[in-house]
Amino acid sequence: MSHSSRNYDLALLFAALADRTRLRLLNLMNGKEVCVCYFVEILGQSQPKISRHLAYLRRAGIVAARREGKWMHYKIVPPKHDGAAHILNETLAVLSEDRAMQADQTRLDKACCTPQKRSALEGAPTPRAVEALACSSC
Amino acid sequence: MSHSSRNYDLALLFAALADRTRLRLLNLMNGKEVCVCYFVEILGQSQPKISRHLAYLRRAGIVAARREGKWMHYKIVPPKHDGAAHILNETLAVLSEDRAMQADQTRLDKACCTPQKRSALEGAPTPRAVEALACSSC
DNA sequence: TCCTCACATATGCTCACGCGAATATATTCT
DNA sequence: AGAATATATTCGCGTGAGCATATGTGAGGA
Repeated sequence: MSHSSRNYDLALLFAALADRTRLRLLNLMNGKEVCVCYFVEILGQSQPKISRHLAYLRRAGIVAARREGKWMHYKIVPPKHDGAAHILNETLAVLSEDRAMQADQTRLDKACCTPQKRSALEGAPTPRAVEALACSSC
Repeated sequence: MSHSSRNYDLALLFAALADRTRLRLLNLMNGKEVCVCYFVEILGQSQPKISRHLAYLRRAGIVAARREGKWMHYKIVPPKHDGAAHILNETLAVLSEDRAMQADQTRLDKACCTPQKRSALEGAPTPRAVEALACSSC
């Protein structure tokens, strides 16, 4: 069972969520473990910018990184705190209703199917499905 | 019925929530419409600071102000967007589990019962219960 | 070993935010 | 009208965030 430490720094969580680029990244990671090169390609933003925001999310404890050879994969990790996990889930749900966010996801799916069509993604590992977030109240 | 405009600037909502003082204010307004002088008294922070954070919440569309003579009353207003309203509700629920937030509420209740014991609250209108936040999914 | 690729971090800039102090505005009372 | 009270806003400062550019690092291949 997930222990729910009674006090949790919600302000820190919200600070991590208070940026459009980071929300787009989280939306793309919804249910998937994604390689950095895909973020760069899909969002059309500079690689250092993407990397900085991913580091921010990592420090906030919202995402985890895994190295696979040259590539780094990021995925969402549910906060220990049940309420925080619930807020994050609801946030992801709201994001997936947003047109721009849906467009991002569509572009990601397209890129996954035909990575060879984009030189930047040659040989890059495709995103991998990941078990859904869990919190006791969902 | 609450219309849920499909796109909503979640980043703006989270920015408003990403501050401990503002979270304490929201927690005190949970279910109540509260006069500014109570915030100043309970949080023990300067009046301009309280006022500035309330203005921030007001600009973010999370709270509404009502004037009654010399006094200003603030209360939470649920966002039109269902998902956002849900996130705000869950946030308030998490806050009310926090020890420090509970202590704030206790101090507010005490101050309401005996306002004459605090010179700063002489004659100030006591907080008034307010209908609970509503969103279609709750 | 050297080079390249994928990614991370440092640097310097600008801007927004939170703060305290001072001041302005609105309302009521005398 | 003038004083007192409750609240809002402005100012100046320090700090942190986001950005672009440049540089560092670790892994894999030649």
